[in-house]
Amino acid sequence: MEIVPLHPWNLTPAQARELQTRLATRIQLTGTVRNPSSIAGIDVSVSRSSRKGRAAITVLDYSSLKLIDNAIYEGEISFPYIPGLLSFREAPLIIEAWKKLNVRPDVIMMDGQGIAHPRRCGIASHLGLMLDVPTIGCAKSRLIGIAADPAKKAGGITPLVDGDEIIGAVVRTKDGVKPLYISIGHKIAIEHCIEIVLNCCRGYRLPEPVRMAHMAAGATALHYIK
DNA sequence: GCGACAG
DNA sequence: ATCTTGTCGC
Repeated sequence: MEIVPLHPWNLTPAQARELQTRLATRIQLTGTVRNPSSIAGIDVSVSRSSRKGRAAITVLDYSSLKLIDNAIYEGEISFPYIPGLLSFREAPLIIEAWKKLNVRPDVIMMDGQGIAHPRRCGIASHLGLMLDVPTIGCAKSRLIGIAADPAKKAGGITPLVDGDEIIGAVVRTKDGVKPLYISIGHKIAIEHCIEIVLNCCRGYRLPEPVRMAHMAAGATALHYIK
């Protein structure tokens, strides 16, 4: 699959932050995905040594949520984990996996924040710009923002606020479990993000696209093998 | 100075 | 992210 070469990756943390501030101005906060036929899930696992990583992209048929394509890329991790700069650590591997993909998904669900980020440019937004595909930020925990605890039942929603801005939503995807932090990645409105996320849940906390990508990335795989 | 902090 | 078994709760 094609990518948009926006910038080099060998940046210092300070340069990376400046870049995010510039990229944020290009992010589109509205949009709808018309009758999506496919949806992708993306996740990255990192070895304990923090040296090697594996990016996984799964593409599912939107109506049946069955896998129709996937790509894996393993490589060296060269950037440290710094809150707010996750894309500079994981995106390079994801880009390589994207090149190996055969089916171009109509929308992408990324494990991480979209605009619910200090500079409004989390990894889901960053990828949306580079892949030029609508993206949804689907994080398992909070980076920034304040929100009330949503209803305990699946479907409970609460706005995620930062100052006077609504940067996302806290969504309960399954009864009684810890909610997910959903935010706009690129080219899609928050209401639509929430609708798609809930539509992709099948009894687990994680929506099928990211759940499958998480498994494909190999995270905690040894636990299942045994 | 202190605490928070996606994965 | 990763280290890791049993265990508390719906």
